[in-house]
Amino acid sequence: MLDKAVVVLEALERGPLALSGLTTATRLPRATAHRLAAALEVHGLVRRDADGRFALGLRLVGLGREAAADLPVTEVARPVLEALRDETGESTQLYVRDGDRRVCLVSLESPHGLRTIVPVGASLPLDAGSAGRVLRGGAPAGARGGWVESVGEREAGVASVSAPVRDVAGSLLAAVSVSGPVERTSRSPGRRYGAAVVEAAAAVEAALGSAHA
Amino acid sequence: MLDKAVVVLEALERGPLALSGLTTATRLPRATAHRLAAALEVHGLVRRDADGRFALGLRLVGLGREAAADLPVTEVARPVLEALRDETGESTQLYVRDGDRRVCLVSLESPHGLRTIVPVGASLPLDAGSAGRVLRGGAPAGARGGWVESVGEREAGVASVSAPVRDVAGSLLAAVSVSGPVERTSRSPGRRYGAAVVEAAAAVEAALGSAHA
DNA sequence: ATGTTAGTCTCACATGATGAGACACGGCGG
DNA sequence: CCGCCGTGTCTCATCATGTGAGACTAACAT
Repeated sequence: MLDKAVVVLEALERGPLALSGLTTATRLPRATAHRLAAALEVHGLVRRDADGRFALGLRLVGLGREAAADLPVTEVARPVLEALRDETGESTQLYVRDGDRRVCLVSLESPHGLRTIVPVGASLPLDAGSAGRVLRGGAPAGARGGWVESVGEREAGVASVSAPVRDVAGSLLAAVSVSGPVERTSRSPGRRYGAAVVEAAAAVEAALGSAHA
Repeated sequence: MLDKAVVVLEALERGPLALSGLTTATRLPRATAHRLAAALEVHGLVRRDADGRFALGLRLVGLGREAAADLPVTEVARPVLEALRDETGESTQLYVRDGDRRVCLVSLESPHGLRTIVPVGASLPLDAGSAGRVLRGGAPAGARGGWVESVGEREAGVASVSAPVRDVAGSLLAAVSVSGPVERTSRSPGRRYGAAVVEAAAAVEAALGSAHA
């Protein structure tokens, strides 16, 4: 049943659906889809919107918040990424590794009209993008000033620079990223933002270190 | 099974747990708790942290984000609440009604050392607090300049002012709130912040109206 | 060595998930 | 008006699978 409940949640993740849409999206029989949605509704994981459609329940907001909050780096990194966004004028993100994916835990957007947008909670591959490479452990401590850059790897026209955040024992915790359109970042974003990103990662590390004191 | 899976998620919402802790928190037999956590782990709703404990899975971050995003008022209200926080110097929140509760969808904190903190996703009663009263429909359009205040109702020492956000058809969508310690807000917070809160609610409404155009 | 605790797996049995189909309702077309 | 179709909700016989006691493994303490 849990498997099917998750299928329902994933269908609703794309947007609210009436029962017939849910039936189509999940490939479940109407009665099964209805019953699962109703069962999820009892628990607040699904709700009925004003049009009577099924939608993801607001209980998930709190659960998602607590999931992110279990990683102390999330809140510690937020003000640092805000400053980095303001300093660079580009969008900034914090990623952590989740199995063979990376998940975005903090995402702050550039004020420019043209900007990169990564939703909080987005799950992205590790094999593309600078943050993916960082989180795979591909950032040798000394090489290239401690940052990794990518241009058009995960998405055409998007460049990024990332640096690792490590804990006091040296374990890789997260990646701090700046990303933006190639038009502004240039094809060598590392030259432009690398030092700032590394500095931000160090600030996160420092804040984490003091949070443990 | 779904009921029990939710019990597991709720147990982990309080923080990561080893299996024995999960067994205690859920009152489920060890094997059942283990199997449920493992099943949830397959779906990313639970993860194993660095210490091998079960924790809420990062998949929930994205689900929570999408749940909130299904309500357009959430993103529309964010910049307005940022400005309101900066203008008042107090914490600001956006609440929506969820059944017989209210859920906080946006929560921005005052820069003061002493501030109110409401977690995003927090589910609170409707029968206490200014936002609760607003969302119960207890804010007559003309009365008291369109705002509702409360002092120490939900939490001792905390005062708040809230105003309703309505859609173009006049239906109640959300409540905008300013809250802070009585020491700063005074026992008549409405006198101090009411106009700003109502103005913010109107700005949200205007932004919603233009988002539909 | 023995006992305890933590995590994981097995399996007989009971429970409840399942889905085809029934039912109710509303809207539309002939 | 009636019939049809689509939507949402409920029923119930069937059987798939969830359940938990207990077994097994590993690590740690005495």
